[in-house]
Amino acid sequence: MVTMSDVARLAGVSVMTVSNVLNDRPYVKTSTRDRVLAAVAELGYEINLSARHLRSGQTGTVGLIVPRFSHPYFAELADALASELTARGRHLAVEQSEASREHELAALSRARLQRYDAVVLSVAGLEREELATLAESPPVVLLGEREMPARFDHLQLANIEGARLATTRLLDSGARRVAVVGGDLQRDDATARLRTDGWIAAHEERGLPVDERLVLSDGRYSAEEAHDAVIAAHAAGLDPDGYFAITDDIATGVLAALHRLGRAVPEEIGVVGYDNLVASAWTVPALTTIDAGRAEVARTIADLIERRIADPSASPRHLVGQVRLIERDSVAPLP
Amino acid sequence: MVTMSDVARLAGVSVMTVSNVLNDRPYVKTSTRDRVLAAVAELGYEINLSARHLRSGQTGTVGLIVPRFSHPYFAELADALASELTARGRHLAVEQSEASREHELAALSRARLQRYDAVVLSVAGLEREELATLAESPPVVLLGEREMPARFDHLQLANIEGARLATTRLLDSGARRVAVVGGDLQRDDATARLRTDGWIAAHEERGLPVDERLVLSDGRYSAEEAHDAVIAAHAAGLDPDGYFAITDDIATGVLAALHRLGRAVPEEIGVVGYDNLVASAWTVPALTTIDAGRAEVARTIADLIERRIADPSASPRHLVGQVRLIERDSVAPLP
DNA sequence: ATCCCACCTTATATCGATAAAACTTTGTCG
DNA sequence: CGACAAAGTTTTATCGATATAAGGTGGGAT
Repeated sequence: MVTMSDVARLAGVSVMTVSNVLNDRPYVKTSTRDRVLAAVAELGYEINLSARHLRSGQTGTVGLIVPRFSHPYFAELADALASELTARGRHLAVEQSEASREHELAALSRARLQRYDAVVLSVAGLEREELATLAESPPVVLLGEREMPARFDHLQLANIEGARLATTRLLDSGARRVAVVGGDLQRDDATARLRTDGWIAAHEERGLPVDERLVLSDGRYSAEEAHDAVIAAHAAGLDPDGYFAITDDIATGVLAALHRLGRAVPEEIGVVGYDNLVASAWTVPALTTIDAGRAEVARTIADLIERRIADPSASPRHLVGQVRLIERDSVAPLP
Repeated sequence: MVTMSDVARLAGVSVMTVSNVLNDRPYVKTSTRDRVLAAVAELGYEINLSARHLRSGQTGTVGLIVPRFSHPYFAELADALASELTARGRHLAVEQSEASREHELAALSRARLQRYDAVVLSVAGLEREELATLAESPPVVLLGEREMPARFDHLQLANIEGARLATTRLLDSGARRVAVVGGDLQRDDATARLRTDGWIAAHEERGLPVDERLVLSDGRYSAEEAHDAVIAAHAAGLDPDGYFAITDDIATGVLAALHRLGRAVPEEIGVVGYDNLVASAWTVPALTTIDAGRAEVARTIADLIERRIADPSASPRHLVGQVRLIERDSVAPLP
């Protein structure tokens, strides 16, 4: 491996001068600089980041920890965040936690954190108390629904509001038995629970009764399970006339099931999703859904990171993202 | 920050003994080990990976460089590879190259490579000649369609064969004007070109003529562009009666367009995709597609990595993945 | 001529760990 | 009981870079 001292020898200077050149520090004569750069080019030298990091404490990369790489919501978020960070001269590496406490803890151990200048954690498995005990040596930005310890920067999405919007849209187009697929009435702080709360709120706002049997596919999340739950609901005579799917992913399972049952969307039954994935513009029919402003979320996260790297003692911010309804073709027009 | 020497002091041993305990090396008395572990626990010590890496050259993590996080094919591949590596005691970090030469080169620079024990590169932008000049300090496994320098381990997918399978299925169900969406007749070594070659091969095998006007959406890849190309093809009177979409992603755009045109799938027009994404089971109708055995691909990559880490001088392997047709509902049954 | 200062360069110590070898203790066996 | 191997522990040197402070220039002011 070519090291700085090889470069220094070839250029006839000290390693420190090489370091000064490569880090654009002042007080290096132009002729010296040129000689060093020539030596760098000739030897094909590239810096050893571990050594630099050991000494300087800067890695230049930000870590993002998501439950699953293959969940399109997180994939699209990662994509957006990578663009934002690149624009700011940083770089993103993504890791997967498999939504488990253990993996999240492992990823957040100081050891792993050291690879990164900052870490963005999409909280899925960890409890608040466990988060509270974490070291915060590198800045950590949390992303998630739950209550989080106040000392972290935290970006929360407006889950209840989004779910309320989605459900209201279905009710206003005439649906009276709106199921919530992927809903959950048990857990306290999960995304599923909050979106279910929004579903309830919409009913209350319109003065309509809530039928808890319409909470389908408790606490589970895949398109497949959603598909099966819809088939089962119709078989059981529950006869929903509208579906609020708590994610777009789940909505694809719902659409597939309704297609299989021969129920026309949106004429007979309306469907609204949540996330506004890129793919949701190309479902059949195109999915009406809730958008949480991915690009803006990414920008906000990047800003939080910059701010905290610049001033580690800045007081933590707790932000809430905006949501809006994207109208497409899976719900009948308003009367 | 707590360092090894803090632990050593508290446990009343040398740092080397602490290192020995933490790395499970033999010849440490049980009582000593316990004392060290107690000190570790008491101080909340965690190892500094940069220091370890600087000295030992092992990071424990493998890097995967993909064109885009949000492309579901790569997301699912990352997911599968992460599982394989976890099972082998390693850990995966994913980076995005945006399919550009520059980003791929940057990601592959020795500096970045040093973060990883091995790197898996899904080649999109780099040319063969550029690859040839790369340092290979950490093992690099290439993933892609093109010809690759022989010195790298390389996993190639059977693109031509898969495309032939897909097209043949459409022809055998009676289609005579099968369009290839996302096809490409120009570039030499792109995925799109190889899959188009397979489309041609299927026609030749069945003794049917090829109409080059049925190559739609040249060299572009999004569902949106595919959607527009299908609409345009019908407007232009090209009247395809079958569609081979070179990715499942593109197939969703095709299905959406046909739905909008009011053409029944599969009764009037058949559609076959490529990739067998998880989501493709839930399109309307469910997509018939080509499976490239993601789990097996991931296992093969992981094996290549292990093998090369164990023996850096092992002779490089060039493997070709297997493909098979997954029958679902987007093509009419065979007559 | 002397001093000062800005500009440029280098010597030294250090970041936190591990490899290799040296050293000490314990155990076994004739 | 002494020799010698095995087990257990420590010493020393080092990975490749950067922070800090000290060491040289050369030119202008006094």
